[in-house]
Amino acid sequence: MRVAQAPKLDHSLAVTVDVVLFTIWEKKLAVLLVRRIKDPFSGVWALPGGFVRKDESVDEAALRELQEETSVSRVYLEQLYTFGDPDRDPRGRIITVSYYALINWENFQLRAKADTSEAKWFPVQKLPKPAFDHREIIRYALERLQHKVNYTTICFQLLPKEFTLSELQQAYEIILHQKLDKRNFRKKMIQLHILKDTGGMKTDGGPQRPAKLYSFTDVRVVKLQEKGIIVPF
Amino acid sequence: MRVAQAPKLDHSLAVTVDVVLFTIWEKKLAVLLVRRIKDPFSGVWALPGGFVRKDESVDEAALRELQEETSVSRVYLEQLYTFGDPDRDPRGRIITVSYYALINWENFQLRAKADTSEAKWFPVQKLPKPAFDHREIIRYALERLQHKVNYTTICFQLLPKEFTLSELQQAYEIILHQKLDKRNFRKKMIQLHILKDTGGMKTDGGPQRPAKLYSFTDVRVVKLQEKGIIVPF
DNA sequence: AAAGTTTAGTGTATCAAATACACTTTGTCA
DNA sequence: TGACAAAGTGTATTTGATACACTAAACTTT
Repeated sequence: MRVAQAPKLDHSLAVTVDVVLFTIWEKKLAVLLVRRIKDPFSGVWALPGGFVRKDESVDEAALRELQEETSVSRVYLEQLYTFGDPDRDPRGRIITVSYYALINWENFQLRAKADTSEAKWFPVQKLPKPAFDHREIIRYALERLQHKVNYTTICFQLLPKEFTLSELQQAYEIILHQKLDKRNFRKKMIQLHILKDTGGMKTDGGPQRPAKLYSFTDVRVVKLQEKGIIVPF
Repeated sequence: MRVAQAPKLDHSLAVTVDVVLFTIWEKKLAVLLVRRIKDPFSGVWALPGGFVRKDESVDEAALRELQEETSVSRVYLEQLYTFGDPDRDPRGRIITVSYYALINWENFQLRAKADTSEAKWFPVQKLPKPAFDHREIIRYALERLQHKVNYTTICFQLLPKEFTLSELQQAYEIILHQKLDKRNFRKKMIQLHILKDTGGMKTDGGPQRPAKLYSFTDVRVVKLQEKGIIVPF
C-alpha cells in the first residue's frame, strides 16, 4: 500500500455516492437497502452506492450504482448533501455525496428481476440499524422529501401514470405521516391546475363506486407557489 | 507522475471546496472574489476555496480556506451543493463541494487586515466572468439565500448585533431585490417574537428622528413557520 | 330486484394571514 | 422656531386555510 509522502501535492481522496431510494409499498413509505457482502459492515444493510469513477459525473455515478445494485433506472434523482467527516468510514478518508430517488412500486417490480445481491424494502418506521452513517442520510432524505411534497409535484414520481385522487391523497398522507381532509385536499389539487382528467375510471374490484383517473399535466417535477421570491440575474 | 493502473482499486479523486461569501456593502448584496495567481484561469476572479485535506472534514476545509484566503472566520456557513462534472476543471477530475457564508460588513473590515492575495467585493448584479463554473455556484447560492430569508432568521448574519427595523427591512429588500411595505414588514417581524428591544437608539447624523435599536433574541439561525410538516422517526 | 356495503365525490361558513394604503411623531439642522 | 427627513403607527379588504357531513354510484349479498 502506498503512503502519501507529499501532502502538498497529493490531494486525492475517495468519493462515493449513496442513494436513498424511496417507494410506497404496502401503504408505507419504504427505503431500499442492500446487504453488504464485504467488510466493513459485512452482512449489514446499507444504502446502494459505491465509488465515483474518474470518467463519470457524480450524478452519473449515482444512477450507475443504483442500476448495478438494484436494476433500477429512469428514476427521479436529486442530490441531497455531502457528508465529509474524516472518520465516517472505517476504511479511511471517504467522502460521500448522498442522493435520494423516487420510484413507483409497479415500475420497480418489472425491473428488479436481474437482482444479484440481496436487496429489500424497509418501511421508514422499521429500519434495521444500517451501516456507516446511513441512518443520518436516510433521516436527511426523509426530511427533504417531506418538505418538497409541500411545494413541488414530486409526489407524482411515486405514483403510476394514471391515478385516482384518493390514491394521490393517500401518497401525501403516507409521506407526511398525517391524515388530510378529503375535500380540502381535492379543492387544492384541482385549483393548482396540475391534474388532467384522463376520462378513464378505476374499478377496484370492490363493491364501491369507481373513481376518475387523473394524470399529471407536466411530465417534469414542477415548483409551486414561488411567492415573494424574485431571482435577479 | 503515477498513472492509475488498477482502476478497480484506485478510486482517488481530488476534492475542493468553494465558498460564496455574501455581505451587504453599499446597499448592495456583494460576493467576495479572489484573483487567481496560478493557472488555470490565472488572473481571473474566482471564489475562495481549495483542496480538502485528508485529515479534515469538508466543513473544516471550507472554513480553513475562507480563513486563509480572506482572513474571515466565525461566519455563518452552510453547504450548498456538490458539483461533479468530469470536465468542470481543466486540471482534471476535481469535484467541488460548494458552500455559502454570510458576514456583516463591519466584522469583515476588522478581520481583513492580513490579506495577502487580492480580494474584492462585487455586487451580485455586476459580477465579472469568474473562473471555472463559479458563476453557476454563485447563482445557486443566491437562490438558496433568497429562499432561506423567507423562512429562517438567516438575515441577521448580515447585520450588526444591534440594528434598526429600517436597516433590517433594507437588508430584506436588498436580498430579495424588491421593495417591501414598511408597516406590514414591521408588523410581521414583531409578531414573530424574534426581536428584542435593546433600549438603545440610533441617530444617523442626519436631521431625522432617531430609531429604536433591536437585537435578535436567538443567537442561532432559527426556522420559522414549519407548518404542515411532521417528521416521524 | 331490493337492500346493504363501500368508496367517490361535492359546498359553505369561519378563521387566519397577507395585502393595500397615509398620516403623525420626533429629533436635528439651519 | 420652522423646515426637514426618516421613524413610527392602524384599519379595512382580500385571499387562502380550515372545519365539517351528506349524497352518488357501482358492486355484492340475499
